[in-house]
Amino acid sequence: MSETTGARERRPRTDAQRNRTHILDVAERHFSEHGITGSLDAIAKRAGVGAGTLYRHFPNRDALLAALLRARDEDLMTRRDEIRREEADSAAALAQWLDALGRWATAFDGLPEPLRAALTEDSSPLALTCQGYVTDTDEFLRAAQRDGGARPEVRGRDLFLGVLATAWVRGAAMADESSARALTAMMRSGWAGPARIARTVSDAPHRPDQT
Amino acid sequence: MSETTGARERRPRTDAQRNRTHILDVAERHFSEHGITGSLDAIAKRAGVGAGTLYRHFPNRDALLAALLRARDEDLMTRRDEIRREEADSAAALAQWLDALGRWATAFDGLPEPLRAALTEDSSPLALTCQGYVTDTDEFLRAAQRDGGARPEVRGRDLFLGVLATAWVRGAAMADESSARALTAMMRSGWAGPARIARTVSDAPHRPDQT
Amino acid sequence: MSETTGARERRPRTDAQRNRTHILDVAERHFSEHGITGSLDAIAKRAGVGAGTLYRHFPNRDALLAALLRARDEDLMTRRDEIRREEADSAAALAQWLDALGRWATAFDGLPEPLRAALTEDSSPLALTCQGYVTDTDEFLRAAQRDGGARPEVRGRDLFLGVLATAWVRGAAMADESSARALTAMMRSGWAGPARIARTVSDAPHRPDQT
Amino acid sequence: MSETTGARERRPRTDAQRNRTHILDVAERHFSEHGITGSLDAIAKRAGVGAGTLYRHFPNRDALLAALLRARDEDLMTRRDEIRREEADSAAALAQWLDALGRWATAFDGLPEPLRAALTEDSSPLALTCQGYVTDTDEFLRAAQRDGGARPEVRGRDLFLGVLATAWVRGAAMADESSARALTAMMRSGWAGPARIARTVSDAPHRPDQT
DNA sequence: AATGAATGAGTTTTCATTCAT
DNA sequence: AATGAATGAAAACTCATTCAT
Repeated sequence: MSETTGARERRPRTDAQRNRTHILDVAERHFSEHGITGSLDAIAKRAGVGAGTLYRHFPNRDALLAALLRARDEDLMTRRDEIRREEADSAAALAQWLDALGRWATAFDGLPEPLRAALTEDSSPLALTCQGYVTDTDEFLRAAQRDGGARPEVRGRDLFLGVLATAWVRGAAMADESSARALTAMMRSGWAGPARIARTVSDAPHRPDQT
Repeated sequence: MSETTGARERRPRTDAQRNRTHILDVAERHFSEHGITGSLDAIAKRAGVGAGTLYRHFPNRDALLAALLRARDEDLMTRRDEIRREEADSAAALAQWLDALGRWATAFDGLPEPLRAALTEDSSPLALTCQGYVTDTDEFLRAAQRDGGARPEVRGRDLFLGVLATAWVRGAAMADESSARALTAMMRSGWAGPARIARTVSDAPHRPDQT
Repeated sequence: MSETTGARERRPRTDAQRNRTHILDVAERHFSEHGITGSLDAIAKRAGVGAGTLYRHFPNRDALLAALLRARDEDLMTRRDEIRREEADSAAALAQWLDALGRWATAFDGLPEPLRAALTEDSSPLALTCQGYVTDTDEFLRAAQRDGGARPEVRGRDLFLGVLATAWVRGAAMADESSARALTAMMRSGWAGPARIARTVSDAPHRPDQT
Repeated sequence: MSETTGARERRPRTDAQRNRTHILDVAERHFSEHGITGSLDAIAKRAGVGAGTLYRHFPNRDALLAALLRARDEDLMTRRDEIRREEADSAAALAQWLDALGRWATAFDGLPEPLRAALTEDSSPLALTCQGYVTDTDEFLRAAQRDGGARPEVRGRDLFLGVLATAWVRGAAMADESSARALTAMMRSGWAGPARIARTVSDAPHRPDQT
């Protein structure tokens, strides 16, 4: 991205840019229609470029995916700012943000998988994207916690993963929508409100409470 | 032709059974090491049998998977009965059952995926298995609901999917254990306690489009 | 699988015969529906017998085929005798016989192939069957030739192969029926009538390379 | 390889072309030796290229076959023009054309089968090839019909199928050459000569005289 | 006689990625 | 920069036939 200033010749840059954009357009359509596991070759062909060209721009599937998501980043950021501006209730704001994230993670069939992987692999081009949203989530979360609208033991990362998991349950073609909603509701009960007292299995008999 | 009962009637079967068992052993190991997407041919080779033999016993990956899970079924059933016997608190019993299910669904890397798919496909050999556990979950759930330990609007299927989703988050090698625990806890807050109409995002007045 | 009921011990011969007949029935149906290239295993399964049983009775596909055709042999022989009895005109008799043969060779999709192979291989169980019909054809042919109704240079084998070729053209599901009829008509012009004088390509003096 | 004519403008193409040609050479040899049902993988291996390379050039067996035949197309067209030029007798010309076609259809063992299939399937790469030759046959045929050297009821398609059928009879290694010749001769009697409504078996209630 | 398990080579096809031009 | 050819390992599944029981 950073401009290498120079600009000695004129078209190479323009041409490449045009190609890049076109590939992204085609990939967006292709992934939307066939899920993210479709063949990259098919995308190159559909875009009318050689496979090499595609790989020059996006060295692997995750890179392509990351670029596509980056294109949606703007929307998500707009939405984030909108929520911040318009939602005074910090807990409601967090809920709305998670909702927006959920829609983002459902953009393509199969998307949650590489996103989750990116969260732990960290070498993926998707990792950065995810980290950014985890941070955003953390911000919303902290605000809600400050206001007593979210439990203190919850972490942004957990919520982000929860959103991914819900998107994963929805699966292809929004199957199991009702279960996804139920999960969302359950999760909300889990982070909303003051510190819980519920005894979890792993804590066994009487958990110490972390007021 | 069956009953010659009496004497040593089943030699051919013994051989096949031995093979079957051996294949299962090998598959168990292979799936544990390489995840469930590993090549079936590789398993056959590793088991020292022809590919045809494997396919005779297990016509496809799901069938093999189902057989492997069936081997664990006994454990799970034992655990279920144990919980029933020993845990008087129905909500705690449900929690423990979900915990056991969670461990079951984490047996192999990638397992949650076909399990979720089976839940909606219904033609898979895994479908039956899943349905059984959904039913078990429903039983635990109903008991808890009767006792006021679980909210009435929750369904067994939702909990089962929640467990799968949590197992999915854990991913390979228990990668995100802490987040998985957090999710489990959140989910518990969601189903535990008396009825309460959780305010979901969609109730928020200003966001019309996400019913 | 059907009823193997009865007392198991005493009827080796009867039992085997029953099996054989049943396999033939099933094979007939199977070949009729799926063509002769279908898997023999499938037939065994459909007949409810082990693959070994099928192979004991019919060591290979051609043997099974030959047995099936033998079952139809009776019909064909009846037809032959009928023609002999009822058709005074020897040329017309030959035509009718070829017609009957044509229907016989169209019994199963793909049948002409092994029949032709059998004609040259001679080790096939089908060879005998074919030879028999070639002989029959020869008889009809000689009669016609004696009466001047068929050209002297034609051989029964040629006519038999011509019938097979026509059946082959018809192919699956009687496709290209009109062409098959056209071929039959052309062939008839070829054998009917007195010795021809037509100069054939191969007689042509100027074309040296196509002997 | 060979002609580096003019400026060496097409390197990438040259490479591919070389490969393509080489694959065709090998396929030609392989099909000649093992019939057209031989394994494509084996051809790739024998050509020293990856299976993918073969499939890039020829997506399926029919495409490969079509390419091989196209290589022979030139010869056939040359022969066609030669016949047109040199054979004044239109019926003899047709006969010679059918003869040439017959040799073309005998190029590989098993070739007639896909050719016949292509005639009715029409989606195969072979279909075009066949259609072209049917058209050519029609032209020769019409000329002969105009001159009274061929019967008016015959169609080019029938003759083409007749040629295929004859090639089919010949089978592997020109097995039944004499019968194939006999068939050819019979067919010729069928199309040659002036119009005559051939009486087919089914029409013949009691055939009059053959004196 | 019957069974049906085992064999294992064999076929088609796909794809991510590299690399020569 | 772009191209698109080449790679070649995989993967899934089939089937005729044999053979131990």
